[in-house]
Parts: sequence; structure tokens; C-alpha cells
Amino acid sequence: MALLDLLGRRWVLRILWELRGEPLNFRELQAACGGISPSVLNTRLADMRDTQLVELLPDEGYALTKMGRELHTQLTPLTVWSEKWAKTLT
Amino acid sequence: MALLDLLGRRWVLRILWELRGEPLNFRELQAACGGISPSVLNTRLADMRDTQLVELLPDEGYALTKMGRELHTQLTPLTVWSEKWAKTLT
DNA sequence: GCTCCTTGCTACTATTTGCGTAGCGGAAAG
DNA sequence: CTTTCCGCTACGCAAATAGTAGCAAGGAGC
Repeated sequence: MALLDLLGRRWVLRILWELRGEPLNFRELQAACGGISPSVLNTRLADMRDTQLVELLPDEGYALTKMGRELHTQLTPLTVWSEKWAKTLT
Repeated sequence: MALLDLLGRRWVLRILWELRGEPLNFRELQAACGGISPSVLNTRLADMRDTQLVELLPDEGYALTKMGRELHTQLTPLTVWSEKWAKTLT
């Protein structure tokens, strides 16, 4: 269950989500996450680079790797479900 | 993205996973999670009861609600993928 | 009535993690 | 040389989590 461990860490799911589109540089990513502190962002990016979900492309910024994109697609049905779930809570 | 917020909290994904089978009482669940402290477990269970993912069945223990089971099934392809992912890291 | 379990849960302190702000070092541009 | 943007670090404070102990309530047996 190492994956659940990783995803259970704060900001990891969010970072995965924010990088779904174009690559973002460090500060853009920080802003996209709503002002996460750079120290935490850096450690999370380190985690996600170690696990090969994210990479830093020179002159482009941070982007999902092939595996990162795979994981994101695994997650999309979940976001659909979450809307239904949010409704039932009102 | 409220769901990602919830799932991003530590232990939530793990609890969801541990309750996939039979209902567990508080201490069983605590042990299943590898010794999470009871205070944290209790606040997580409160979160997950507020969001109707988990319920406490008298004389049975904690169990996933219908929605909780739905969420778990949304998550299962992800656990399959995680095995492949874990291999590529070695 | 009592003790003896079990169960959900709270109280408390210690440690870890995260936050917020400031700023460094390097590269590139003017 | 100055300015600007970049990834990233340093540091002090706040919040989350860990770890251990134990309470209150309920049932079983006596």
C-alpha cells in the first residue's frame, strides 16, 4: 500500500491535479496550489520525482511523467464520482 | 476538489482500505492501520462519518456506507495500477 | 450489590510536519 | 553592474500526529 501512503500525504493529490495540463514552473505551481509554502512543495516534488510521477523539464517546468499521467487518468473517474458525492451532502 | 482535500488527509485512504471487508471495531481498526493513535483515528472517523463514507453499526463496528463502498470501488483500479507502478521503481 | 472484561473514546505531553516569510545563489537580459 | 526571474533553502511559529494512559458505559458472571 505504498501508493496510498504517498497519495495520503498532503498536497500530493493536488499537485497531481494541477499538473494535469501544461508544465508549470515552481512558482506557478505554488500559486496554482493556492500558496503552498515552498519548503513543503519542494519536499513533495522530491517525493514525486523519486517515485517517478513528476519530472522537471529544463526550460519548461514541472510536468507529469508518463506514469504520472497514467495515475491521473486512473483518478479521473474518481473526480466524476466526487461531484455526485458532493451533491448528496449539500 | 473537496474530495481530494478529504482523501489528502493522512489515514483516510488507509481507513477506507481497511474497512473494505468486514466491519471492524475501533481497536481492530486501530490495529489494522498499524497503530494509528486513537485521537487521530477518532477525528478521521468523525470526518468520514460527516461525509457519509463510514458509519458505526451497533454491535458490529465501523463499516463503509453505500457511498463509502462506491468510493472504494472507484479506487480499486488504482490499487491494481499501483502494483505495476511499484514494480517499475524496484 | 460487586468485580472483571470489553469497547468507544478522551486527556495529556512529546515529536513531527507544515506554514509563512524572507532571502540566497545562479542564470539570463539589459 | 544592475535587474529580473528562477529553483530552492533557512528559520521561527503553529498545527497535526504520535504515544501512552486512562475514563465512562455496557454486559457477563457471581
